Amino acid sequence: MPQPPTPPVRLKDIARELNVSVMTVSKVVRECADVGAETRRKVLAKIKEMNYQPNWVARSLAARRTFIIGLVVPDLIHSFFGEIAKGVAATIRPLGYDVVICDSEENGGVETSEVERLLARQVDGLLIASAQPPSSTDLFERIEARGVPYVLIDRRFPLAQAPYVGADDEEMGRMATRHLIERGCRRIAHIAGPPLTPGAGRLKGYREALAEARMQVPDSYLEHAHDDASGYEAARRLLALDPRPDGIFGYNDPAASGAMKAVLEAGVRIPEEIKVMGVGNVHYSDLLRVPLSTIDQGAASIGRQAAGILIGTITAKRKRPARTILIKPTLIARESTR
Amino acid sequence: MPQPPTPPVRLKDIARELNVSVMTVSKVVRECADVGAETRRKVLAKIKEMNYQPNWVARSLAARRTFIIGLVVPDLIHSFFGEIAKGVAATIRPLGYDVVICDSEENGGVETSEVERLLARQVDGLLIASAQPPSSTDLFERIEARGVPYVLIDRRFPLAQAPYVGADDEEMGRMATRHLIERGCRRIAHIAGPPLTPGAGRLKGYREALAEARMQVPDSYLEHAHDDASGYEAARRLLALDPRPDGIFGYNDPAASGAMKAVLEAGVRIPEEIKVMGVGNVHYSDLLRVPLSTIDQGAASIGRQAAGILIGTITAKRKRPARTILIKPTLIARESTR
DNA sequence: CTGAAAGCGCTAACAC
DNA sequence: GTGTTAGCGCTTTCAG
Repeated sequence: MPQPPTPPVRLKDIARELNVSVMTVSKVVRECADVGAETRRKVLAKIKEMNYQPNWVARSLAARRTFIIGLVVPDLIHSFFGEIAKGVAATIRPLGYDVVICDSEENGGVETSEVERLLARQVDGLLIASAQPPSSTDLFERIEARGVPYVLIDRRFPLAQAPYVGADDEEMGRMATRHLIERGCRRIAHIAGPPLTPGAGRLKGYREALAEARMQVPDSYLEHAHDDASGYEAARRLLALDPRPDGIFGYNDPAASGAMKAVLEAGVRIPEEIKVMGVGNVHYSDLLRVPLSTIDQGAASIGRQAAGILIGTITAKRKRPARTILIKPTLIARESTR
Repeated sequence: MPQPPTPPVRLKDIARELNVSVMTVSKVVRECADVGAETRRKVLAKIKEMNYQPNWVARSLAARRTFIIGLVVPDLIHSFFGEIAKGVAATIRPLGYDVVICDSEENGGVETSEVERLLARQVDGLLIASAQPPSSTDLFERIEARGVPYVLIDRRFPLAQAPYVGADDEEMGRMATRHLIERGCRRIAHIAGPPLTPGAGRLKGYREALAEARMQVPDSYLEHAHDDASGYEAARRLLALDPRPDGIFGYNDPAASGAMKAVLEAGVRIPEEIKVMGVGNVHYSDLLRVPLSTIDQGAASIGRQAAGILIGTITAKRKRPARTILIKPTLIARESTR
């Protein structure tokens, strides 16, 4: 399939065939109201007959809008971001927009260059789960200087002048910890995440729930991990402690899953001797060695709401206040905390 | 952030500042060889000073190439397709291309409209894991009529005139079944996938391996499923059989994981009484109740190779023969077949 | 090596 | 209702 056997049909071709102006055809295509019924009918027929497809590149250049919005995520393999992407697409497609998705590989530099490219492609707006260092402002300033609306998701950057949509991390931390307490745990350890807002929020919620129950735990009960392998290692260290924790709250499901693996490997029973909680409700949680109790973040909902706000900002004439939306989490109790 | 405080810099602005023609600046930007060293230096300096960013929409319209390739997958949440996407992006980014990813939701109609949109956006090429019915040709004919190069991945469509890159499904079916046989299974059941080439190929490989070992199994040993829930149901039916299978080969990891859940729930031990195999090596396979033996499909490699072929076709002057590339699978033996 | 001319295919704004 | 006039910002082609 080298060259198009037949070059694509243009507005001009339709117009010539019908002896009308290009503008008239253009208006019909865009469903403008000011076209005669009869003319419209003929044009529509011809369009179908010649199988005309608008050229969006030309349209974008002339209209100075591309109807493309960029979505930047740190890792496409995480189903969390896949779900967000689906929520975004489902919201904007009916409105005539397309998404282009970029993977920053959890790297601020890569992310910056991805964003530059999207900007060069003239996207109408940006949705970013940013991999920038927590107090950075550079990238956001550049986007703002270009005047392109953007919405931050999953990770908060208080210094950025943008709306934010994400899970309520503190609440999730509280819910998870309270749940373990209710189930009888007295020595609750936490495997915290990387130093980004989701990890920090969940840690804060964990501490609040402990304080509210008047529980003290040794510093050694706080570990760190970012995936299943490091969660496994973290749990091994926790298991060596004396007294050993009787509850582990992992900042996400992979970390909690890795922790469970270490616990079971050590011959310790879940949930009898140690109860475990995660966050994220990844779809395989129910299939694990011991089905994992977790908290659903409402990923698709994050995508939908963020997209909605972005489109609102794009469409709005005037500047809007930068809202912060926290999605309400849902606890899902399974075997690991029975 | 409503309007750009300062309108974007254009080639024309740079040219005016320097008293050179727009063409000269354009050539410097595109790294054409025919520009004087001194001129180039000055232009480059000005570009940096004014922070010029090329407008890709205008560039695409004039050059009649967008440097965008479209990737259409049936489900973004599957990490398999996430990995493919990463492989694709990693290959084409350095060459100046961007990917736009679409999710067809396993629906041929949605896929067709996604492809139409991508075509309207003037993508330079398409990568498709197609959700069309197996013997359909309509969509492919339309793409071919437009003269846009495309490569099929994961699912084969013999009637389409396009290169194909995917896992070697028959080989995976043989490998999985042989592995179960080697581990001592004598009554091997198969939970087959939907009637698409991956499922059909694995089923064929399963049958070949059985035949080669002179094994006969009752028809009731063949079940169907597409995910963990249906895999669970399928396994429940298998467990009710007499004689009961002593090995189950699930066409993918979710189906196999669901099957394991049913088996364990019935109080049957894995691997002692029933051994289980999957395909896909999803990253959580190691965390399941019983770590799942599986076969790695080399998803990232599929993405890389498909992208490489596509770029080759785009760049090539003449038509190339439509190659078929099968990625070599790797067996990963874990607890479930010990 | 440099630049002028001529669009790419479409749309905004305003006349008729 | 319809069509005209001007581009959008860049690249192609080809003459200097």
